[in-house]
Amino acid sequence: MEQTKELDSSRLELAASMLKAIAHPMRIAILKHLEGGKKRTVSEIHELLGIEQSTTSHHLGILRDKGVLCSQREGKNTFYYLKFNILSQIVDCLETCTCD
Amino acid sequence: MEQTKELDSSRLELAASMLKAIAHPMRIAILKHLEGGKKRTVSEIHELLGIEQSTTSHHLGILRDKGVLCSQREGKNTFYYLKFNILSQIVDCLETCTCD
DNA sequence: CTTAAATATTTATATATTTGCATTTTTAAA
DNA sequence: TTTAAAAATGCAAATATATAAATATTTAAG
Repeated sequence: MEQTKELDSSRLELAASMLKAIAHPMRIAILKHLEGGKKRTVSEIHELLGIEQSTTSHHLGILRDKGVLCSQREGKNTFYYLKFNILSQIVDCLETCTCD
Repeated sequence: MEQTKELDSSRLELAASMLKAIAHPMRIAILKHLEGGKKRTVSEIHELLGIEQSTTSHHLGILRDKGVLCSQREGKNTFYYLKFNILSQIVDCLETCTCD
């Protein structure tokens, strides 16, 4: 019995929760800064986006909890990065679909 | 001044609202049934998914209002279909990322 | 052991979403 | 013009989400 390629009920739930995590302007912007396997700290993203530190941490936490990002602590810093590089496709697709 | 390929603030809002529309188990399932340019009526989707007619219409309305689907009425039926076929990429990507 | 930088968590309020049921509207056919 | 099928809308209760401010935790350096 191999892994199905279809989206059954529980996989639909998981897929929706991942997508819901991404579906926020700030969090899409975060993903933009993590394309190509880049790893960034909370502070870097906090400065790049110009939003509160706690808000930044909160958004990153959501993305990690829902399986979109991974994190790895190094000293005082925590680096975040895409769990699946293929997720950039979603941002790319949105760029195409919001051209007009 | 040509159309930028980047996601500025208002395009981020638009992208997020499209993605939020998709980010629901039932609505992902709906998109699955519209891949490849297929057109389906409210009733067909209502039967395929086994959910209430009004709930089906509601979900389809959200997807249309947010620019994910288009609709076209033909007699008593309203056919819904993907506004951009490329949107299937998002569903495909989710299938890949929820394999494990 | 103290301090300060970097993250993370808690809390509270405001806002938004989901769902089914009932109702209404639209359209074709009798 | 009455009827029935198909679709859309209004409503209300339960649930979920966003945000910022305040607080807490973790870690390296002094």
